[in-house]
Amino acid sequence: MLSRASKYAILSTLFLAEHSSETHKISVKVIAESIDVPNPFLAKLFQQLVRGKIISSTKGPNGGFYLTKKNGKRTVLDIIENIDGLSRLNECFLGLSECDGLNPCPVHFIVEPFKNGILGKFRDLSIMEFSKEIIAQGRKLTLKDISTDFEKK
Amino acid sequence: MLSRASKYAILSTLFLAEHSSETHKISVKVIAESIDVPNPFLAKLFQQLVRGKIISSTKGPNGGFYLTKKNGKRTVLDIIENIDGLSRLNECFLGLSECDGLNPCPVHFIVEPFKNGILGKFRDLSIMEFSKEIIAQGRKLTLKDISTDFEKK
DNA sequence: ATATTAAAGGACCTTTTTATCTTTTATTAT
DNA sequence: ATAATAAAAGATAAAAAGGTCCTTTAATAT
Repeated sequence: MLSRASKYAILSTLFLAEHSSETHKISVKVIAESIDVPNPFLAKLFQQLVRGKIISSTKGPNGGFYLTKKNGKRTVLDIIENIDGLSRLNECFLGLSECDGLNPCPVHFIVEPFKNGILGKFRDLSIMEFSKEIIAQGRKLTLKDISTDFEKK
Repeated sequence: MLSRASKYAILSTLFLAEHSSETHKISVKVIAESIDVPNPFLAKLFQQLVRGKIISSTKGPNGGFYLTKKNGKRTVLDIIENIDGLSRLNECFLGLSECDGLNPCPVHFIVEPFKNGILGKFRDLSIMEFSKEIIAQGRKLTLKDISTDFEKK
């Protein structure tokens, strides 16, 4: 359904939403280790997310990645679109090239409500709203215990 | 979520459920063309499905693939398990290696009901039951118009 | 100004998935 | 028995996904 790249991108963007700010940027290395994702692969993804204006970056000492207010208003669906494109998400569950309410595949009406549910969440909540919900509910972004050491300025 | 191989396997097994019998076997070629799937790739999948006793085959003139009564009692989940294995299906939507009710990822409670719904269908209905439901509801196995010529004995 | 830091960019490698081709084996109609 | 047929088996090939490495560019602390 989602590529691994998209999953990494979602988790790390949510991580930035939770832990970064314009005055506190975070390097790929720290994020990669925190959410347990391969460093150079994440670096490539971040380049693309920056080009897509989903996250922001600055080079040099104390540089790194972070979210601006504007970035925080983008959606999780924007992340998926930026990395995987939308076609992957809209694909028929059984791979039929035409599958809709009129010409449904065998599982169309089982799958559709789910798609609407999850896509709705991804489309209607901003990254910042999504992140707040996650924090409030104590959801996890990784199975690792995230050290908060790097948060100290 | 499912590999293309699994999707092909499901569609073509449902096709066999609908169109084949012990007295009317169908060749890979016909099935591949009917559901619009690459011929030699489907042949490989069928070898594996035969080894997994999900479908049956005989060689030689008038040979081909078909479902026995016993085959028809297997489930769609058996097909997926045979081709992809089950781990793929049980994976966390965001890729966390531990994600459950106690340690949920951000989308766990959105995704779980869906998984239960669709997996229930795949687990509880036999291939033959599933196929009958599909036929009754006029669902499609392909976007191509399936010619019924080859059905004439 | 300069050294240092961290991202950007580009080339490349590996693994997995998808797909093809050729030869062998089994079945059956004749 | 034999020729024809269709699956089984095995070896490869092509494409996509996942991942790494090295050089260049920009920012900043000193």
